[in-house]
Amino acid sequence: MSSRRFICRAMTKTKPRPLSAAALALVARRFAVLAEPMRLRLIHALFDGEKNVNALVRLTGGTQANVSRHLQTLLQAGVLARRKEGLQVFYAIADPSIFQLCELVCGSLEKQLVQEAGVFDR
Amino acid sequence: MSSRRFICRAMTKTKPRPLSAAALALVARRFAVLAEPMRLRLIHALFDGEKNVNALVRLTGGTQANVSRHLQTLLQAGVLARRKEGLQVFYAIADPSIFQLCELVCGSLEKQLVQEAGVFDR
DNA sequence: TTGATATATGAGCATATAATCATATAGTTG
DNA sequence: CAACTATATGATTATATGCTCATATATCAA
Repeated sequence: MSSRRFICRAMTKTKPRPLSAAALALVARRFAVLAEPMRLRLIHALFDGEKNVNALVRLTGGTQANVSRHLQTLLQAGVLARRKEGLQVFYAIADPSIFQLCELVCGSLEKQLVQEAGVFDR
Repeated sequence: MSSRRFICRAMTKTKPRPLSAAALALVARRFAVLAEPMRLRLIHALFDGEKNVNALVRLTGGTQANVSRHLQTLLQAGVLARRKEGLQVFYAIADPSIFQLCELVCGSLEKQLVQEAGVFDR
């Protein structure tokens, strides 16, 4: 069976019955993972392909410890994949829906900002 | 000019330069707003049209104070719209991208869960 | 083995935010 | 006006989470 169909029917198709707390927690968690600027920075840095931790530290300007922590969070959430090669560890985007998510959110933000800016037009 | 194009180009098209902290904060904030189970419950309850606060309190099983707080958060983020009619206040989904966001996240979660479950298949 | 490098993690502190209680505000009715 | 209803909000507490420092682990090279 398809858990997507299950969750999505629960989200969109049925009468608003109390949604399973577990399903809600899963969805909320997915959003929470994307709700940190440093994690967005890391995702952004990986848009053009896998990189090792040191490269990500340089690109994001964060400390090694902090970058490593956020990478674990993204890894555990299934957003990133991990590949070890000798001393180095390479991370890459594992969930392609991330790209569309960013598109959607950016598009929605644009509309909102343009509309808010329009308050001052005449 | 289009801030969407601006943000999205920054997210996807250019070399991973340090992204504007302001842009990152905006995107992160948008995700954070969707990262609470009770807010997801409220959004879910509004999928089939606007409802007043009392109805939302009943549907979600939350307290009046807590529901009201979360509604303010969603309102301020531009996710919901507010319409006052006499004593009652009606909330509705203002940002249609919410529907697609939920679809995307649910779809991505499904793939992940199915894949994890598959670990035990042979 | 020793030393060097890359990455991960335990512990502590600081901050953000969710839930709750009590109360405030606004609109309606008598 | 007073009483009532619907919604919002100040203040407090509890919890979660981000950041930092120091240190641990793993791999490689000499």
